[in-house]
Amino acid sequence: MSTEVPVGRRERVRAATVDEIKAVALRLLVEEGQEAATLRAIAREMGMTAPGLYRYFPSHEDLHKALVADTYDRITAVLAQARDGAEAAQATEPMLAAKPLVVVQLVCVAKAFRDWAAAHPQEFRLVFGSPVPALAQDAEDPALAAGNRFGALFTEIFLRLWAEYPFPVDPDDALPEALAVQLRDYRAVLVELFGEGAAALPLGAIDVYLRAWVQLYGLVAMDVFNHLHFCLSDAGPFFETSLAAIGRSLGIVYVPEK
Amino acid sequence: MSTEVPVGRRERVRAATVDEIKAVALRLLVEEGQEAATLRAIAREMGMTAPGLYRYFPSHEDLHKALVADTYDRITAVLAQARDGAEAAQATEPMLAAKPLVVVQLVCVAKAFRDWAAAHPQEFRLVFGSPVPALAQDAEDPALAAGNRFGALFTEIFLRLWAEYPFPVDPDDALPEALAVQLRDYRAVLVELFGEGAAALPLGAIDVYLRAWVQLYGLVAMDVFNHLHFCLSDAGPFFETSLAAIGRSLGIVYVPEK
DNA sequence: GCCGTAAGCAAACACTGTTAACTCCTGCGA
DNA sequence: TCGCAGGAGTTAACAGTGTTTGCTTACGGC
Repeated sequence: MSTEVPVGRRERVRAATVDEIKAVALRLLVEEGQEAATLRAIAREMGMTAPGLYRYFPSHEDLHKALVADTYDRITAVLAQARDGAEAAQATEPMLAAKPLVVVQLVCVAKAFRDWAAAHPQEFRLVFGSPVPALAQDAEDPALAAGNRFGALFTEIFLRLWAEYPFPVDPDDALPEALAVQLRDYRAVLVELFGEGAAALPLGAIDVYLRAWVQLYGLVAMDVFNHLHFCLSDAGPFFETSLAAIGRSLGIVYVPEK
Repeated sequence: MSTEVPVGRRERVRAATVDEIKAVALRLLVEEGQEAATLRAIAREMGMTAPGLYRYFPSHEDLHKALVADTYDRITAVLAQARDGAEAAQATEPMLAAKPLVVVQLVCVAKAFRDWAAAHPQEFRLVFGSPVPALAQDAEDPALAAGNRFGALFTEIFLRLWAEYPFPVDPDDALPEALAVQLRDYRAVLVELFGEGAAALPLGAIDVYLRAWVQLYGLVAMDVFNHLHFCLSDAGPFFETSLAAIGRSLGIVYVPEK
């Protein structure tokens, strides 16, 4: 089952080159902007020529997708770290001391997400910006898979939150039927991913959860994309009150520090 | 005060050409995608050559900005129409019949925004996609001005909603001070734009209003950018329950049809 | 030690935005 | 009505883009 990694040095240096290409491309993208990461610039930086890169990536777009996947994984790792550092945060911030661990984890991850986005706007654009794989539901698209892993990190915490501290939601039949069928399908996916525990989720809870995610995304995206500049010079404090509002919708009491 | 429009036919045909360029560029952008709207393609479509376009736009980017501004204005017009058709909607949809006019207007405009975005994804990307003017707070940037007019349409309705049906909010001093100062500045802008009536707005109301806008944006953007496809095949019904949630935060009772 | 294969390169193609120099036509002022 | 300035539009060219083709070279596995 384990993927055989026999490999003579041939494919070892090859893998190293692939990594270098991605590293250089990412650096250019971050430091000089999206459109500066041209094949010739990357190659030049590496002391080679553009067509050589085609030995490693079939097209510029594929390289781009690889960067997206990698970035997804990097941010997922950052968020996982924030989640696992929740206890430590509890010790530091008095605000969080009295709260259940899973609540603290959710808050820490949400904050880490915003902090990462604020610190890495170019990479946030790369991953969450307009150009979406669209109909590329290839399933084997590594960027899509990485995106799913990213989402799963949030979902896993939410499922634990619900298991430990369920909040009141409307009954299933209060939802529009057209939405209910979609949420049932998605719940089946969750069962697939997280086990039978998810089967007991009320559809209303999923509805609320998705809305929380939409709010978090909207908040961070508008900040990074400067769409809040018309009213706020620094979205940080506004993120705090918004986090409190999102928490409220999930039955969490979170009071931002003043 | 009225801008003198003397103009011999010289500048009349010039204006017509400018309009044609923008129309062709927009059509290409909508039908063939963002990157198909190249100068040569536009010129070819018009029976001329690319350098000729430089008589009308100093660069491709300026043409792009002009399209953004025009699109802002177009969508603003659509939303204004939806707002002004609120009474008619009240007569049609029983759900809205009993509600105050200003509430119906808000619902109609929000729905019209989503509908427009769903029907014009390319144009939505053009305006709300990642590439933001950034630090281009030129003030005389027509795209920025158009964006402000767009936002003002929402804000005007909100101000009337607040005047007629204020909802309970936290007192000003419950907000983090770092946020309060920004909201005070923004309130001053609102007073500038909408008159002294806005001066009485509690900061908490602005906080809630901004969050409602962030939610609406996040919802529509994630839909258009396909970021909801991992859980929803059609975001329409989810938009309804989200609209209800947003309304609730504004003290509005809106029950989506089942 | 050979040899096949992978790596990398130079040249070229079809594009892109943009500039310079030129021609032509036309609407305006006298 | 005429002459002409200036605007409109052209061709040619430059520097850049992603990508393909054919070639050489060097090295790792047999």
